[in-house]
Amino acid sequence: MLRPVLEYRHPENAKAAIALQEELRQQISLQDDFGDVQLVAGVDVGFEDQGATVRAAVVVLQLPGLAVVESAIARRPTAFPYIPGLLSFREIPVLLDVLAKLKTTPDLILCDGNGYIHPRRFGLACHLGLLLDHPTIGVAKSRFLGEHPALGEVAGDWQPITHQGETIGAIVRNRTNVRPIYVSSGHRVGLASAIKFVRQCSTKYRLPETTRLADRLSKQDGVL
DNA sequence: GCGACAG
DNA sequence: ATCTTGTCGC
Repeated sequence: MLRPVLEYRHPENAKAAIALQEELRQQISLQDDFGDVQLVAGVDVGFEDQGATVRAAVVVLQLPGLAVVESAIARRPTAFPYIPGLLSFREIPVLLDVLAKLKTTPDLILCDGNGYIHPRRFGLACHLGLLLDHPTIGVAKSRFLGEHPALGEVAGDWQPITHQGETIGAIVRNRTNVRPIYVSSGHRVGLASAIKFVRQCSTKYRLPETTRLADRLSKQDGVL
């Protein structure tokens, strides 16, 4: 069971959303602050009815081994448009719904989207982690912000991503000769640990098993 | 003004 | 994110 310690506040418009991000970002911790990690959750969000419905899926895996412990799905009406930089206001509500359905309490959550890799350093993973006061990591499938040195081609290769003079995350090659993923801190997990956990949750695919299975669960409506 | 732009 | 089949490549 995972419940928010901070109530989710829904902004009326983009301007209010940005102001809220500026306020909440002050409370994010980029330091490791967790105990033994034995249960890792992966969450993913998708849409139905031409975008009118938001759907979230969560899969909890054991560490080590990545055995599936449990999973859940939730749906609700979409209440915020997609605006780059304001993604969390579109996905957080249904993510809180689905996480509340868990009977176990994962020690760490891997999100489908960025955390600290964000114009105001408050991406989806940061927002979710702060509301739950739980360790979170952001894992994005495509580039959003920042620059980085050339990346090697071997699985495990990575390079820091910087933006306005600050290291905000890392581009990680999770599989040899396959497109990289973008990893960043959400809340209570430092970048080095974030990369370590993402690698620990990965096997033979581009994405870590957590997000990969959550994505499959979401698209196949409950079938793993 | 122009181009970029997580999901 | 979603609309969509076969096809090139390891």
